[in-house]
Amino acid sequence: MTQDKFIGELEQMLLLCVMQLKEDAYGSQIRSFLADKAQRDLSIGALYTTLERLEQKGLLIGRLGEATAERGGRAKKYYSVTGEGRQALFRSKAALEQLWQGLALHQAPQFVRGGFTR
Amino acid sequence: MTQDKFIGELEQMLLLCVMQLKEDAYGSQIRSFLADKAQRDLSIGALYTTLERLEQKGLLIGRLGEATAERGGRAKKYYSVTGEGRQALFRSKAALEQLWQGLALHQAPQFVRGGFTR
DNA sequence: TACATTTAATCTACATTGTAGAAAATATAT
DNA sequence: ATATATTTTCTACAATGTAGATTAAATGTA
Repeated sequence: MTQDKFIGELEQMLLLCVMQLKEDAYGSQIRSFLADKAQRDLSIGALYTTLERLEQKGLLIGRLGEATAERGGRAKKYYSVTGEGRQALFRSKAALEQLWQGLALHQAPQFVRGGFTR
Repeated sequence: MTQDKFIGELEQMLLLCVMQLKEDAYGSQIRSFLADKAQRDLSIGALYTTLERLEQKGLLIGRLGEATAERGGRAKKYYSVTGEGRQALFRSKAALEQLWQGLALHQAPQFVRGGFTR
């Protein structure tokens, strides 16, 4: 029953985007960041739905921006990753790295100890 | 519409397990390998269902083992990753790596240029 | 031959995650 | 008031994740 619980691929990515964007993590920024860095283009709906779920699971926390912004439109909702979110992220990363172990011969050369290898 | 198409987290993992197990990639082996390396325990059903889907998508190819094995029980079904499967795997890896870029301060020290840093 | 035993895969069903398009909410500008 | 701009929420459905029970197929044994 997959005891601890893994998060989905997109969830991981959104969590990472939020982390990277720091003080500027809200809807459209997150969406562009993801498209830009990972070539993954989401619809608005897909984006917010996932963000919402991450919040409900406690991996993300959102707060509304100040109502009086010098521009038209609705208030932005800024997100930040919770400690639990960070943990989930690291767990996923570690698991994947374990599985890649030894297979990564085809990537950029890496420094090992004493020199570089492929 | 996420143009190219990403594969799921578990799908990635199973693809990796098959790659690692080489000539010995079949059901129970894959299952143990995954549990062992990634601490992810799947039910038999969950495992085969996903394997089957990967095969249908052409990311994995399966062939039945010789009927006459010196043991009881049904024939094993051996899997191997297709070129398309490998590609999908690399794409996912690259995307995730891009998103992690710069955040990995908390992992093992890395060689940068001129020395090691955290 | 019939039946138990062993090993492994398939079936069936449902929960969670991924995805999109349209609608609603809110603020500013005219 | 009404148009316009900006961003989030709603509604629905497809794909992926997950489990438990069942079936298949081979060997061992009475």
